[in-house]
Amino acid sequence: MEHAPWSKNGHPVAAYWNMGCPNANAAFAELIRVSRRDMRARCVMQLASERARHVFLPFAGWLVAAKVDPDGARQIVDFVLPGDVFDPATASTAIAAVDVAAVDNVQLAMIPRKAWHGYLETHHAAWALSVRQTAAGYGRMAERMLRLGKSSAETRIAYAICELCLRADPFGLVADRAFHLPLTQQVLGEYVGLSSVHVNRTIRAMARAGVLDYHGQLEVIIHDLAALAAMAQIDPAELRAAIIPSPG
Amino acid sequence: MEHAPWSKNGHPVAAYWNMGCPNANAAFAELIRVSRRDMRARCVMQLASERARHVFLPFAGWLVAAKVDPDGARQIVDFVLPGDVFDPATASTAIAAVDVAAVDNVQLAMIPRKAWHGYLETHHAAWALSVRQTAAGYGRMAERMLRLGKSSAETRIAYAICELCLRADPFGLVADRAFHLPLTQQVLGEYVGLSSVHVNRTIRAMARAGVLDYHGQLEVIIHDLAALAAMAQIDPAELRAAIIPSPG
DNA sequence: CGGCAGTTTGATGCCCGTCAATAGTGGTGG
DNA sequence: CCACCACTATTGACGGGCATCAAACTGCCG
Repeated sequence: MEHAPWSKNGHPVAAYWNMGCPNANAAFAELIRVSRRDMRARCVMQLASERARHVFLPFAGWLVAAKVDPDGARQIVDFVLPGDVFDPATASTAIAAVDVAAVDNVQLAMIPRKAWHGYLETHHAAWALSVRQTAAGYGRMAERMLRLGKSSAETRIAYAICELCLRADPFGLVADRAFHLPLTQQVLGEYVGLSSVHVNRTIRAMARAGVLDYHGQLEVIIHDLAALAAMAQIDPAELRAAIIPSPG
Repeated sequence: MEHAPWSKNGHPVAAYWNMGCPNANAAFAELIRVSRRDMRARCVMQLASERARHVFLPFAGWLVAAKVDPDGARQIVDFVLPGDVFDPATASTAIAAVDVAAVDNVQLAMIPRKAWHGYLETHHAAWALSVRQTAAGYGRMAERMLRLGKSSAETRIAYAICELCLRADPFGLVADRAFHLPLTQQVLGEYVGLSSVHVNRTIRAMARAGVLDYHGQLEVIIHDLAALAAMAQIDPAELRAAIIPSPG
């Protein structure tokens, strides 16, 4: 089988996005092909409160949706992972709600919003995908707000690790498996609302307690999944159902 | 003009939701008429992680979307106000991400999700409304997460007041106008992630500083809008564009 | 080797949660 | 009308968790 120009390592885009309709898939592949880009780590692709021009579909590497407050502190609102579809638009749909930037080196499609919405209107089958993606994003934010509001640093970090391992790895959240999260402790802190110093203390304590191991820029191995889930106040299977868009 | 059975005080539902298409409006009015309900304050209509059966459209009174953590503390994820359309579904679309409950006495339509999605498929014009509502909800949650993560109690509360006054009052965020927010300080605390005691201290300090007045269950009058906006770290016009669904 | 970005650890202080007690406020029944 | 109750608001005292400042330590790359 020949590799399409928008495939990577023999891993075609179709493995991430499937509309369940040949016509829709073909038109989608063409959209992707035309708007394919490469971005280096830290590259900013969209600024909040500027005109929202694109919908973002990464297929290698992570993006962040973030906001910066007047003091310069950054709060990460959500990560955008390969297979996601992210539209940064707000209520007045021309304006972006958040900054969008690359976490590490990223390969993605930046589809102009007009073209994307035209595609959705033409290809009814793609609506289901869009709706699932939106619902998954909402579920993630609801879970995360619960922890941002009232939980301890330990709960927030345990939850973030569970969420990101679930999303990053098709095998799900299992023990004794290495997960790679392309994050510094600083970035993880911006996600969970903690200083990088306190992220370090907390994750270090978890490692000393034997719950997990990590090294470098967050190569994580979970040893005691039950303990981690308890800290995060989740049930792995239930969380998966709530935040991972179902392929169906 | 005769009042339709689903109108209230001569204030027809059409003032809240307009699909911009007579057919779609007529079918919508019928949906509303059939699924109209009254609910008393504190009544719970949906539990998180149970099957999501309805889409909620209040036209008098407020709803909350909330989650309860294992210790019994409640985090309010969003308020649902008259004119909103709220679908509590998650990524596996049959399950609800959040509890839905009435804040005060509420008149609303609870449309079965199947009927609602059938309606959206039949009446293309209504998609735009649905998309705007979703985008507005996303914008609100992004703004709120920014404050939940890193901001002081003063900023969180000032922001919550700005957001809710904007959403609750068609005249927008203006000085020396009385806004009624049907919330106790306890509930406001569950929204911004603070204890009711600290909500009291903070809002009291704001009143003493002459920024606003309030009494009873949050009848608020803003005296110094500029100071309040500075505390909330917002620009009123910009915030409005980000979180209020545009009528167009 | 030096430089830089990230990690690790210690010391200090403040914001906000918790506990506790008092004072309103509205609703209900006598 | 008043007594009584539940609920909410208000204020004080105290303690802990996390931010902040600062200083080594690590690993990586040129």
